[in-house]
Amino acid sequence: MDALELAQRNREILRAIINTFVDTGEPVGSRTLSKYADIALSPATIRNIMSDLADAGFLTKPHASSGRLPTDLGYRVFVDDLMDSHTLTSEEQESMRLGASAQAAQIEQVLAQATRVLSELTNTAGLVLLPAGEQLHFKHINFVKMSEEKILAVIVSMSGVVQNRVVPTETPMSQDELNRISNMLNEEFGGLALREVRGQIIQKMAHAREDLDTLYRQALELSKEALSESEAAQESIFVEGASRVFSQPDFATNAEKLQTLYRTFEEREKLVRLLDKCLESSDITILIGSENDFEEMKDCSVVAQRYYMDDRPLGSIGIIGPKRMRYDRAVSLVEWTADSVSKFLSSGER
Amino acid sequence: MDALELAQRNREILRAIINTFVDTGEPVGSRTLSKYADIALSPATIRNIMSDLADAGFLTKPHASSGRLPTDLGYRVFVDDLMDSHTLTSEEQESMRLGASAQAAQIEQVLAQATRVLSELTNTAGLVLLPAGEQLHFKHINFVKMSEEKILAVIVSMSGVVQNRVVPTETPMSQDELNRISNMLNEEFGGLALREVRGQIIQKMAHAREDLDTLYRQALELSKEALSESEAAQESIFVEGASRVFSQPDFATNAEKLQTLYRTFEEREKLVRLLDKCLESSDITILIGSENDFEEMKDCSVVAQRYYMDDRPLGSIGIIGPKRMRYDRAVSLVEWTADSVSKFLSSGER
DNA sequence: ATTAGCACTCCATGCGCCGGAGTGCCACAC
DNA sequence: GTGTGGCACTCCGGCGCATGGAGTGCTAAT
Repeated sequence: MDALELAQRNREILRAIINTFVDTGEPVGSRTLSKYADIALSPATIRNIMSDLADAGFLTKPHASSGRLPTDLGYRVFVDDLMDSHTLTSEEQESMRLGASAQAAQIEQVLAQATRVLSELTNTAGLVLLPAGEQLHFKHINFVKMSEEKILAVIVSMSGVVQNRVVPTETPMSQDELNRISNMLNEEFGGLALREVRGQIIQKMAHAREDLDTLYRQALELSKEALSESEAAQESIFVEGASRVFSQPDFATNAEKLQTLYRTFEEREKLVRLLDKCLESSDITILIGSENDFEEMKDCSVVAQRYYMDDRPLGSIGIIGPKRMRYDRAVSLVEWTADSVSKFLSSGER
Repeated sequence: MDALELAQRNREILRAIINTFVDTGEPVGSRTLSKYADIALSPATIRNIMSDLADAGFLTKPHASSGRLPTDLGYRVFVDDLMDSHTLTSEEQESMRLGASAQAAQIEQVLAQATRVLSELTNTAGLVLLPAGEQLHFKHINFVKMSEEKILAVIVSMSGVVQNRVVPTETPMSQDELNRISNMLNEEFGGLALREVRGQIIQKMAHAREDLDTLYRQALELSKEALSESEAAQESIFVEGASRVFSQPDFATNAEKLQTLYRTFEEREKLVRLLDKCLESSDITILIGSENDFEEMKDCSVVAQRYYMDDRPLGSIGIIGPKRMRYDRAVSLVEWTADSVSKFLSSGER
């Protein structure tokens, strides 16, 4: 007979504890809680329940004679079962309207703006994982001659992501030839996933004999270089408003912790991995404390959701903040944002 | 009879104080200093001199009975007159060799790498101001059709900076027409400063009558949009290793200060203005403490230097760290880096 | 099963004390 | 008069200690 299964009342208490703790940031004691409106129990009773909840692993206390606060597990049942769903206020909705203005023409700018607003409204750091690698589908490639030995490849994906890459070459080509090459490639590969394009190119090059058109061979060579995977994953994340996390009182006391946390934020790679994980599920992902795999972020939680373009998941967008956060609000805001972004990307507006 | 003018000895003392303070981070007392190798004076004498230097405004003490530490003015005379010039060790030189590898093909990557190394070696934050606006000279423009209403403009400058911008258009054009347009523009404007190009376009559009070729008119229209100034200044700075500044013991104690400082680093705009200032002088620029105009950074110093391409200044590169830093080393490293970058950009390698 | 009461624990705060590091000044020596 | 030794004084920071508040756990009573 599980403490939770059985007693609806215990669940109420746990919820109340978490709510007040999220509010105040102080460990909450039995007396404090008995004064809490909805609870008509004496401190002593509450103490007993608290003790049970602690035994079950949902609560701890920082030291022997202090109030209780939720463990990661406690937060987990809270978000899974106990949380009321937050409905966005009209102001919140208003400030999240995506500016469909001219400068939002590029997908990066749409995402950056969405993240910024998300960060402001939740007072946490906003994150967005840009479409990359797997998610990208070939639309155009274009070559610009920079010098005799260097060619700039501009790769445009269906989703509107633009990548630049400089490719060295031995055989000088005129801009005209380059244009012909890009026409060739665009016709041949339009709409395929970048990975497939890469695969096909390699195949074709293997089969290629002397009898092939030199220009065509050069096209393959050039595009192979341009599409090389190596740097594809680089810098594919935006972080906005990280300072908000650091100014949370939860970290304000501890300069040490603050520093390691800051260092983690600077290493974008970990954040990428975090958001990558959120890409796996179509549901909103909530990682509480040590549920993420990084020791340095065990006091942080992540709330993230995929965004789509025409039903194809492109990347994920979310927030990272202290474990003690308004999960209900965070969830609604992230969901709403991901939804807006998806709609924006999928609509003809783009 | 100025305290400094007259007494060579006083200068020695000031230098010694600053050197030891930079080393230890502790306010330095007379006794400590008398044990310092080069100084054959009794603590009492040193005290007198210290007192003079304090009166002259070069030293302060955090409280009445503590050792002295340099004021901003103290640091200023130090860097101007007292500092030995640091010669780079061969290891330092080695690690600063710019990788002329393939991935350094784009100017951004060269600069990013240089900044990263600079940050590592000085244990401060590395900054680089990318060429923008005024500094850029037109080389190519290229248009890629993204949809019926959207055209991607790719602007390549002489220095190798590539800018993407999406331009909306009412009159649909084929990729072929776009290619013709870019050829036209490239011939007409190659080598001019972007600002001049903008100017000329506006002029030509004003003079343009019906008698002009429609394609040509469209070309002007399109390029005017693509070159519009509005967003030119955005995101034109890289910051690398900011966490190093925060982990300096100078800030470790004070979580409050750390946060405001962190927030300042997130507002890139202030950093841009800082580096912009360094662009004005051809000499290396050193801003000590409140010599920069930002209250939040009064405990930081900036060391920065312009970099060039073919004798034309493009941007600046430097570091920002705690006021208590090894200025000699910082200066040599920044100078060396700026120099390497300039050489790299100016050489045929690019 | 719930509650009141009580003893106990632990933390945070404030206070007084002391030792160390350093100054400022004075008097003395060269 | 320039440099030095000596001395009193100041200030900071750490330590020990007492105190009060918040909260628990247990027991006994309802």
